[in-house]
Amino acid sequence: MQTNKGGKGLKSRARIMGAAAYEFSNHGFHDTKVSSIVSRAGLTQPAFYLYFESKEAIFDELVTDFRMRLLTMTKDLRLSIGLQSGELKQQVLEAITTLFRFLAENPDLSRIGLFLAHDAEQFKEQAIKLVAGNLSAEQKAGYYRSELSMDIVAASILGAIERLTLSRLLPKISTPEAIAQEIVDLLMNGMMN
Amino acid sequence: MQTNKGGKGLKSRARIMGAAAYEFSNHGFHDTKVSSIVSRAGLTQPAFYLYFESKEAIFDELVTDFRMRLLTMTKDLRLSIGLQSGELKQQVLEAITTLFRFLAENPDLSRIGLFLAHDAEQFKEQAIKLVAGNLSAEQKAGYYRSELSMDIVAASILGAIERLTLSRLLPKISTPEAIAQEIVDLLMNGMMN
Amino acid sequence: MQTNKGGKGLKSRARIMGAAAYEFSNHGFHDTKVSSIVSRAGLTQPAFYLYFESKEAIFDELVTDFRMRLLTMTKDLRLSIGLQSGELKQQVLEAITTLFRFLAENPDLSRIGLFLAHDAEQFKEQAIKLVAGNLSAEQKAGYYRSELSMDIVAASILGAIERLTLSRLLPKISTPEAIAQEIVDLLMNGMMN
Amino acid sequence: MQTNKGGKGLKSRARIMGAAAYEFSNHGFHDTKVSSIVSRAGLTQPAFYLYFESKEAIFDELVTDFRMRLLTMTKDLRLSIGLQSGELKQQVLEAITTLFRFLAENPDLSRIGLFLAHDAEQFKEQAIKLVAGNLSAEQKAGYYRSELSMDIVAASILGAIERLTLSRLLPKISTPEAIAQEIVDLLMNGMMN
DNA sequence: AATGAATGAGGATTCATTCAT
DNA sequence: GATGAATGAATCCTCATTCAT
Repeated sequence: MQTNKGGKGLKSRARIMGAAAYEFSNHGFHDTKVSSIVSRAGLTQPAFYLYFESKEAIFDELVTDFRMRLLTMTKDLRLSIGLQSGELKQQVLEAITTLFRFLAENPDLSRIGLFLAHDAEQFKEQAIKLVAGNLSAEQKAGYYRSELSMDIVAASILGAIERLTLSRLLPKISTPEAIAQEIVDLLMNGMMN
Repeated sequence: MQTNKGGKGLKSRARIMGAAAYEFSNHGFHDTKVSSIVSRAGLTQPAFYLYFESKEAIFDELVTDFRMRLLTMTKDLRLSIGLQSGELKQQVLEAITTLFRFLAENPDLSRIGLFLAHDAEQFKEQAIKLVAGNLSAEQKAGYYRSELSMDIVAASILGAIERLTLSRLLPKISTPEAIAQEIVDLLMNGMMN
Repeated sequence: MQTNKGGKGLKSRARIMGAAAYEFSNHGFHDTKVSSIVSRAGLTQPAFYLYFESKEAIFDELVTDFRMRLLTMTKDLRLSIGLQSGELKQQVLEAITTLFRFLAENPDLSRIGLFLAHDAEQFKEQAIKLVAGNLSAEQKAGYYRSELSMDIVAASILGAIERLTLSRLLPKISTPEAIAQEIVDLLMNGMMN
Repeated sequence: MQTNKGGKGLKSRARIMGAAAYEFSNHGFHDTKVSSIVSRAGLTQPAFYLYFESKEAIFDELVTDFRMRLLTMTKDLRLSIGLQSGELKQQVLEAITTLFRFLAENPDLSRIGLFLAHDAEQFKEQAIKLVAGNLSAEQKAGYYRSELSMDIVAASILGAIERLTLSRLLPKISTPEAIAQEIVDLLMNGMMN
C-alpha cells in the first residue's frame, strides 16, 4: 500500500478513489466491481491492489475520509450558548447551511458515508445523541419548549436533513441556503398558523 | 410458480417468504443467500424454485406486498378537509399513529420496502409528492403558515418519520403512539418557546 | 414398471410414449425435459416413473421399438437373387419405396432411431454392412459393375437415403414413391448423359 | 473477450478452442462440461471466461470458423461450365477430393459444424440448394440426363458425402482421394452394368 | 508504475428422481 | 392410478484477488 512520493502514483491513487466514489455512490457496494472502478480510472485491476488492500479497504477509506472532514467542519458549529432568541436562530441557520454546503460539495462521499456505509446507522445514532445533548442544554437554558423530548427532536431534525439531502440537495433541486432556511423555520416555528 | 391448494405447499411458501424477509432485512439483498433463506425455512434449495422464480423475484414480491398493504392502509388516512384546528391535529396524529403501528407490526418488510429496495428512493419521492399535495391544499385552506414551501415540509416530515422508524420504532425504543405524538407536536408547533 | 392390465394405465403409458417421441424428435434428448413430456401427456412427473425407469429408459424403448419394427419390415425386402436386369430395378424400387413409406409413417421415431440415438451410427454401420453384403452378391452375379467397391456404394446409398429422409421425406416435400423412384434411377443409371 | 497481443493469452485461447473442439466432437454439446474443456487445456474455469463469453459462445465460434473456412475453400471449386464430358468429371473429382481433404484435416470441426451444430440441418439445406443450382445449370448445358430432378440429386450427393465422411473418412478407413474417386464414379455412371 | 494472465471460492439455478399420501 | 411436495447432484458463471514480468 504505497502512498509513494512519485507524483504519478499519487495521481493514480487519487483517480482510483474518485472513480470508486462515483461508482459506489451510484451503484452501491456490491454492484460496484473492482473492474469498473479501475476501468473508470483508466487502469487495470492489479494497479488497484497497488494502492488499496481490498475493495472493502477503499470503501472504508472513503467513508473515514468523509467523516473526518465532516467532523473537522462541525467543530466550528458548536453553538455558543447564552444567546437571544433571534441570535440562536441565526446561529442554527448558519450551522445547517454550512452543513448542507459541505454535503453538496461532496455528493458522492455524502451518499457513501451517510447512506451506504454499513455502519451509517451507528454513525447517525451518535450524531443524534450529540445533537440531542446540545438541544437539551439549550432547552434547559429556556430556548425550547420544555415538553419536547429532545431525543426525538434530534432524530427528527437529522431525519429531515437526511431526506432533504437525498431528495433536494444532491439532485440540485434546491440550494443549501434555501433548504437550510426552510428547515430551520419549520422546526423552530412549526407549521401551524 | 404454484400457489397450490394443498395447505402444505402454501405453508412452505409462506415459511420461505418469512425467512426471506428476515434474512433480507438483516443482511441486505446481496449478503442474503438463497441457501440461508431455505435453510431458515427448513427446506432445500430446489424447494425455493418451486415457489419463486429467483432471488430477485421473491425480494420484489416482498416489496410489492408491503407497499400494497401500506397503500390500502393509507387510503383511510386521507384527511377530511374543513376541520377546526384542534380536530386537524387530532386527525394527523391518528394517521401517523396508524402508520407507525403498521410499520412496527412489519419491521422486516418495512426495512425492505422502505430502505433496502433499489427503488425505495423513487417510492419515497412519490410519497413526498402525495403528502406535499395534501399539505398544499390544507395550506390554502388556511391551516398552515403560508410562508412554508410544502415540498420541503413534506420531505422533512417523511424524513423525520424515516429516521424515527429506524432509530426508535423498529428497535422498539419508543411506541408508535409516543413517537407519533412527539413528531406531530414538534412539526405543528415548532421548537421555540 | 407396470404394463398393467387396466386400460387406463395402458393409455397413460402410450400417451407418455407419444409425447416423448414428439419431444425427443423435436428437441433432442438433452433439451427434452421429463417435465415437458408429462405435461404434453397431461400427467405429472411421478406418473412418468410409474411407467418408465428413467428418461433414458423411455428413449431407449422408443429406439428399440422403432428398430424392431424396421427390422421385421425389412425381412420381406430381401431381394431374391437371380433376376433379369429389369426385374432387379423393380425389386429395389419396391424395397426402397416400402422403406420410405415406413419412415414417413413414423417421422418422430425415425428421427429418434436414425439420427438422435447415441448408437445411431453403429446401427447404420451395421445396415451398411448388410447392404454391402447383398450388393456384393449381386455384383458377383453380374448385375453391377465390377469396378465398384460395394462398401462405399452401400454407404453412399444409405447416405442418400438419410439425407432425403431428412430433407424431403419428413418435411413432406416429396412422397416416398417419388423419392424412391429418383434415387433408384440415379444410382442405377448415374447422372451422365 | 480479449484477443490480446501477449502471445501467451493467444496460445491459451487456442488451447481452449482445441480442447473444446475435441470435447464437443466426442461428447456433444451437453455432455461437454466447461470444466473438462479447461482441464484438457491445462487451465482453470475462470480462464475460460477470460476468452469466451459462454459455453455456447465458443461452440458457435468453432462452428462459424469452420464454415467460414469451408466457404472460402469451396469458392475455388465452382465448376467452369463448358467442358468436355471427360473434363467435367475430372473437375468434379478434384472438387470433391479437395472437400474430403479439408474435412479429413479438420475432423473435430467437421463433426461439430456438420453434425452437431443445432443449425447443421439448415446449413446443409443451403448447401443442397447451392449444389442443385449448379447442377441444374450443367443439366441445361447438356451434361446430365434431363429426367433427373436436381434437387433430389443434390440431396443424394450431399447425403452420400455426409455418410462417407462419417463412416469412412473421419475413422480413416479410406483416404479422401479414394472416396472421392468412388463416389464420383458411382454418381456419374451409376451402378448398372 | 503498471499489466497480461490466471485462479480460489462461492452462489444461483436446473433437472431427474423420489417420498408420502 | 395419480399427485403435491421435496431433494441430491450437478453445472455455469462471477468476482475479488494474485503471480510473474
